[in-house]
Amino acid sequence: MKPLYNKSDKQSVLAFAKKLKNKTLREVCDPIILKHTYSGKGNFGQILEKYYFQYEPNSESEADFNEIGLELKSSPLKQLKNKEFRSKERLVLNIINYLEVVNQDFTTSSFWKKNASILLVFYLYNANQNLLDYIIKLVDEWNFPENDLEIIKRDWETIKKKITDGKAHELSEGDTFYLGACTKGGKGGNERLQPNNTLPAKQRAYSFKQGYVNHIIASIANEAAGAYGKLIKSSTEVKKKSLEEIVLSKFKPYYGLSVDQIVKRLGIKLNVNAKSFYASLTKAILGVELDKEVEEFEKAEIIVKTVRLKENNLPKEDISFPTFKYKELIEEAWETSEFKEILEHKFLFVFFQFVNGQLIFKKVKFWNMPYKDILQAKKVWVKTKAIVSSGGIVKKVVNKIRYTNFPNKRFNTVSHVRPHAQKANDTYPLPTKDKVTQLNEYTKHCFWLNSSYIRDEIYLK
DNA sequence: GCATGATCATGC
DNA sequence: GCATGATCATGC
Repeated sequence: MKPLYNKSDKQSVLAFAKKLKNKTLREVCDPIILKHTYSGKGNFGQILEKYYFQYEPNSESEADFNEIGLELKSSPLKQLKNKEFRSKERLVLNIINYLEVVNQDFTTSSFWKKNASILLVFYLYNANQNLLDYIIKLVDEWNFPENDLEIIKRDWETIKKKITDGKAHELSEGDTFYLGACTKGGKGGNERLQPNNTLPAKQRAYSFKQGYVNHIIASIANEAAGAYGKLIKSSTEVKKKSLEEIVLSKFKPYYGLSVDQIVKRLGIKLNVNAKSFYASLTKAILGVELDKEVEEFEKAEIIVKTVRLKENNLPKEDISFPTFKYKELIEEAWETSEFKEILEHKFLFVFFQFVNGQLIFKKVKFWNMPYKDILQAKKVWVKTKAIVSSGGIVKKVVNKIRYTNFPNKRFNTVSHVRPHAQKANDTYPLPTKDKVTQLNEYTKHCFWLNSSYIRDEIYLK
């Protein structure tokens, strides 16, 4: 067979790869593959390697096109109503070898050896289509921008340190900013040995957070970068300081000031009563224009939460998350549940406190939920799922008020379940009719973080 | 003064 | 119309 491309010539590989644009696997591959049935995750990539690039899929520690140091990765896209592309999920890279990583440094790491340069193939996912018919939309080589690489290096060091400390089983995507350690493989819980601890740890792989992949996509698709404001202005800054330190240094000059004083000092006009006031204030302090998103926060999928504390340090309110759909909740497994996914994000808490009736800016804090507390939150989730599954939501009805069996604040120190709806009749359908009320739909509820937990484990720590 | 159920207000 | 952050109302 005639050679399709020269695998030791990067330009040749890239040119051949780019022929994939706006094509499907069915169109570009030998018809013999149509005789096979392919399903499940990962097969798109395997078919691409085997039948388009015509080499055997491997799990080598070297890059796929190792002569030119190029790793091939394919990943699904979704399309927004405005036609822009977004990543359907995180981009999963090579598996972390816990036993080996402790002896590596970044430049000799398996992560860097394999992924320093990536040939990305993004296809448009469609749940109703055979994967052979997904349309390939974006194809390009990806090399890390200098400033991103500094953050990724620090992320890698964070992951390595946790493994070195014998805490591989406690790894969380919330530990890091752009580069995550996501679980990979096996519903039965693929586990591996870890150094410095006899406990096995779930298998994990390096991955780019979905938010980071979105920026890769925007960059490849040449979408206007205007909607984002950069926090990091110079590469010398990010070489000296972590993203965390850079953010803290911007906020610190305002600690102890009242909201009015901050607004005055910033020289901006903000409507104190507007719903977006705190988000705007945060952006103004960070030096990002109000109509733009903070690029680094989007890439790291940082969830910003503003908390107003009472004089006794207790937050005025608990913290809510998006409502859950009862029918979806009961189909979920904890490991891949929406709630766990949220809790494994990196958070930025912005604390204000009422002092003599005035709102004073106290501090900001980066935080992600410790492993032991994730286990506590799991108990709340498990109980909630069981209650919904059994049709046992309502405990009793008194004066038309429905009291529920959902886990309350006494049940758990971390989290509880409460309504989060516009009205009691703002509902989601139930999978099982409620035994007490015979209702087949119920007021929207969500998981909340307890205010006392915010105080003790986030604000005071 | 808090826990819990209920709901408001804004913005997209 | 709904998601989200914010807040209220009642009872103990």
